[in-house]
Amino acid sequence: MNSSSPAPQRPEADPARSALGRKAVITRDDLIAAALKLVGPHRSVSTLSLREVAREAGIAPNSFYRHFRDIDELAIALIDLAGRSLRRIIGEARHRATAERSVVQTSIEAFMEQLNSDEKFLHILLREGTVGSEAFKQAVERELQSFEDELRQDLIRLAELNGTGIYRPALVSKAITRLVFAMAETAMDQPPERQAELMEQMITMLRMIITGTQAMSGGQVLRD
Amino acid sequence: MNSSSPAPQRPEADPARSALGRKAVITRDDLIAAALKLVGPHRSVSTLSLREVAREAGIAPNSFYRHFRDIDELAIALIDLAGRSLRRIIGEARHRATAERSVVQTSIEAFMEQLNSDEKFLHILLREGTVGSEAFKQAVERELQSFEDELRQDLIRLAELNGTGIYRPALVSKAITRLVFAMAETAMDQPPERQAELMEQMITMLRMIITGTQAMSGGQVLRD
DNA sequence: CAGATGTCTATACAGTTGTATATTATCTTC
DNA sequence: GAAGATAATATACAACTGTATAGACATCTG
Repeated sequence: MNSSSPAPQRPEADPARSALGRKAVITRDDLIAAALKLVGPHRSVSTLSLREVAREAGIAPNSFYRHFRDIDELAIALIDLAGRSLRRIIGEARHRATAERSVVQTSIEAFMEQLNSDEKFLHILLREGTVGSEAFKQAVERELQSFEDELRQDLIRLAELNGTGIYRPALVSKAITRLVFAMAETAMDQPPERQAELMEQMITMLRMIITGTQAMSGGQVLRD
Repeated sequence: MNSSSPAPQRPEADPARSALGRKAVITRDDLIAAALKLVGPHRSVSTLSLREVAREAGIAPNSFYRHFRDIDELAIALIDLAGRSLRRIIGEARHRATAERSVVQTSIEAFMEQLNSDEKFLHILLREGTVGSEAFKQAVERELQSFEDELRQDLIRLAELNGTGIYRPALVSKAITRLVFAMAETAMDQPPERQAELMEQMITMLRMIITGTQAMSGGQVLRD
């Protein structure tokens, strides 16, 4: 539910607690880090086993339960973390936008950069949307919605600024978001030159959508 | 490699063989059918276990090896089957297109119909693209490419027929295909009324793309 | 210094998995 | 019908999984 909030659900995991008993030698975040080390281009979060994560973190399997109810709870924490990190990265890229290099352009560049980054946040979001429990998919869907919201606001702002019309901006941002994620999905396992080609294709696709929505707007900014 | 060809890779699985020995009481297709029964909205092919499929088919675990080298070989056969079936369905829908109901429209209708069908072919294709081995992803990618090819030919044909321009039809068909698959992915677990809404959104998105490519074409049919 | 409290580990168990080996059953051909 | 080939089975094993239980250790409160 509110697992995207950084507030700890389990009171004993609160670092500000330190009321009684032994100090935790390992933290929730250590387990998340261990899980992050295990996921990769060929390993999805949903296939992680509790014992495996515990092994990577260097603790006994049962110690895992001190920090998470089960492996799914860790997985959702991972997805939320990935979403937050990625949104921060894109948000920073957005601010670097200029007249020559549009918001869409800089965002996509930042997005594709993450594909080859050591951080595996993007991989996580791209993978776990399709597979795994309902909770996983909802967690990923939440993140996608956030991306869409932020993009929609930008699109409206830009349309008003430049005097271009826009038709159903919510749909435009949804189409762009889904398309970018879908393309990134096929790009993530490709060699760099193929990735560059896919990125060029992607930008042209987005130009088609933008051109389309402007043509359909009749010059007006039509909020949904 | 060529597992999409219906020719049996294992000579002893050839039904035209019948040279010697005991007749097979179970066939390759029976195992595929058993696997199909197990996959569903919440179960992906990549998580099927050999024993599970054997249990469903009513045979001993080891008998599985008579028909497939391992579970991955079955999975790829499943993906190929799903792709072929789906392309056949869409192909039939294409032929039902009229002046009022365009190729795109009828294809999408057929596509969404499959979402709620008992056949799980679409589910398979939607899921296995992201997760699983490299071979899985390539198998799904092959199917997507086929969809794109067929759509591209249609788009060019229609553009010439209607005298509308089209810009980079290969990209248009790619964008449409990926977008439709991505939207279907989020639609597949939704209630019918939400699905109808998503379908309406999808059609508008595609109209934007089409409008965009026509506006960018300068009235010409620009093959890639 | 107790004693309480919370963290971690060790051991164990039942379930699952893939697969190696050996055996049985049934079919075809001579 | 006998011989041979092949499909299917039964049994077994090691590896792995999640988790229950109990005890060891460290830290804080009184």
